[in-house]
Amino acid sequence: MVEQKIRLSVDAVVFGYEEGVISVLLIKRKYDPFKGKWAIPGGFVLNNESLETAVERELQEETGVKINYLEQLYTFGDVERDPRGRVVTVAYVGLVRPNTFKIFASTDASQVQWFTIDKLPELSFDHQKILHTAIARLQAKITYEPIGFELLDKKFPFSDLEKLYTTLLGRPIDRRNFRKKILGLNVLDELDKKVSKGSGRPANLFQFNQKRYFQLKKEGIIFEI
Amino acid sequence: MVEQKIRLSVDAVVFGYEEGVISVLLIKRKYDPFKGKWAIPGGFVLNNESLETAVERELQEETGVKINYLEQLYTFGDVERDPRGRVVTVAYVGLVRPNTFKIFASTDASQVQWFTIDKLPELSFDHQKILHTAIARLQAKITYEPIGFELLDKKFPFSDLEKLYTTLLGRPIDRRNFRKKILGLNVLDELDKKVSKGSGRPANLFQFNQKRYFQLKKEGIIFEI
DNA sequence: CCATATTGTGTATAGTGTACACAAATATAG
DNA sequence: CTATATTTGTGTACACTATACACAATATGG
Repeated sequence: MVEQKIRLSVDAVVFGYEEGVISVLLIKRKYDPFKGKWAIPGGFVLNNESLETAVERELQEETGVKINYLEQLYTFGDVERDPRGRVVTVAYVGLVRPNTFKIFASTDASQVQWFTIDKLPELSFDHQKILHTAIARLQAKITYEPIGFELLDKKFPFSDLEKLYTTLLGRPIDRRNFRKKILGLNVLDELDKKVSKGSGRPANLFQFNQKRYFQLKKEGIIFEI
Repeated sequence: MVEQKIRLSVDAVVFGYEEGVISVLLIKRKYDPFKGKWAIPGGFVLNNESLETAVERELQEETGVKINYLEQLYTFGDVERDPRGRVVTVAYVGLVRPNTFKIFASTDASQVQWFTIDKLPELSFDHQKILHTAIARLQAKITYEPIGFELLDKKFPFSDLEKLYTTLLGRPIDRRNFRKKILGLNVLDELDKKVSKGSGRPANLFQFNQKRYFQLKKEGIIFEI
C-alpha cells in the first residue's frame, strides 16, 4: 500500500450573539494559500492532542476566544478542497458570549473580526460551504436542544431569549405563546432581580437551570420549541 | 512544526432489516491488531479518493455489500483509539436490503456476518462506541427523515413498514394511527398488486415516492412520525 | 405630567394526537 | 366443505396542544 499523504485539520465556526445580531468569528489569513482572505479559524491537529483540544488550541492561538459550547459539525474531505494537497478537516460549531473576552489576532491570523451572518465576506477554501452547514445546524438545533442559552448572558431578561429565537429562526414569534412554552418546560429559574435598559417596564431576569434540564431529559421530557 | 503523523480511516456501520430483525454487518479481522475479533468494516482512505468513495470501496472489498443509503455519522479522533498509533476515523451509517446481494469475506476480513443488534459480539478498537452512536442516529433519524424505506423492498406491504418502526423504536405503535399518519404524508403510492404471505388477508403493496417527497420537502412540508 | 416604550398576562378556537373494535379476505386444520 | 385462525383495512370520539389575539403595569424622557 502506498503511504497515506493526507493531512488532518480542524476548523471552528464560532457564533456569537449581541443585541439582536448573530455574528460569526472570522480571521484574515496571514499566509498563503488565500493570504489576505477571510477564513474560519482552524489549523492542523497535533499528533497527540484530541480533535476538541486542537480546536480549542487553534481558537485560543488565532483569536483569543475561549469557547463556551462546542460540538462536532461534519467532516469535509473533498479531494480538491485545499490547494496545498489533500487536507481533510473536521469542522466544529462553537458558541460564545462575545462580551466576556476580547478578541485579538495572532499566529496565522492577521486580523480577527465578528461578521453578522447576513453580511459575510468572500471566504477561503470550502469555508462558505462549512459556514452554511453550521448555520443550518444552529437553526435546527435550537429548536430541540437548549443551546440558545450558551449565547446569552447567564442572567438574561426574557426578551433577550425571544429576540435570539426570532433572529435565528428568521421569523416572528408570538411573544405570549413563546413565553408560555419555554416557562412550561420548567428549565428556567426566575430571579428576583430586575433590569431595565432604556425606557419601558423593567424586566425580570431568568437563568437556565442546566441541572434541572438534565434531570428532566433523563426522565424523557424533551426540549422542543 | 513537527510532521503530522495521523492516519485517516473510514468505517461503516451497515444496517439491514429482515422479518422484524435489525442487523448490523461485521467482519472478523484477518490481521493484527485485534486479529480474529469482530469489527465494523472500514479501512484507510486513499490519497485521491473522497471519503464516501473510500467507504464504498472498503465495503465492497471486505464484504461484497453495495450500499443503498450512506450518511456521515461522526468522526472519532481519540488519541489512543488505535494501538498502531494515531488513527482518526470518519464513521458512516449505511442502509442496505440484505436480500439483494450475497455477502462474502475478502481482503482484511476472514469472515462477514450479520448480527442482530441486541446480540452483538465483543468489538475491536472503539467500535462499540461507534456502533452505539450509529444505532442512536438511526433510531432518531427514522422519526424525521424517510430513511426507513431504504431498508425495505421497493414494494412492500404496509405491515412491513409498521414492523420496522416498532422494531427500531422498540415500542408498540398503534396500527391505525400509524397508517393514517404515514399515508397522510402523501409520499407512498398504493399499487394495485397484492401479496399474501401465509394466512390472512392479502396486503396491498406500497412504494415510496421519492420524487414527491423531495417536492413536498421543498415546499416546507416535513416528514415526522 | 404626558407620551412613549417595554414587560407581563389569559382565554377561546382550531388542529393534532391518541385510544379503541370490528369486518373483510385469505390460509389451514379437521 | 366447514370452522377456525390469521392478517389487513378502516372511522370516530376525546384529550391535548398549538395558535391567535389585546390590554394593563411599570418604567424613561421630554
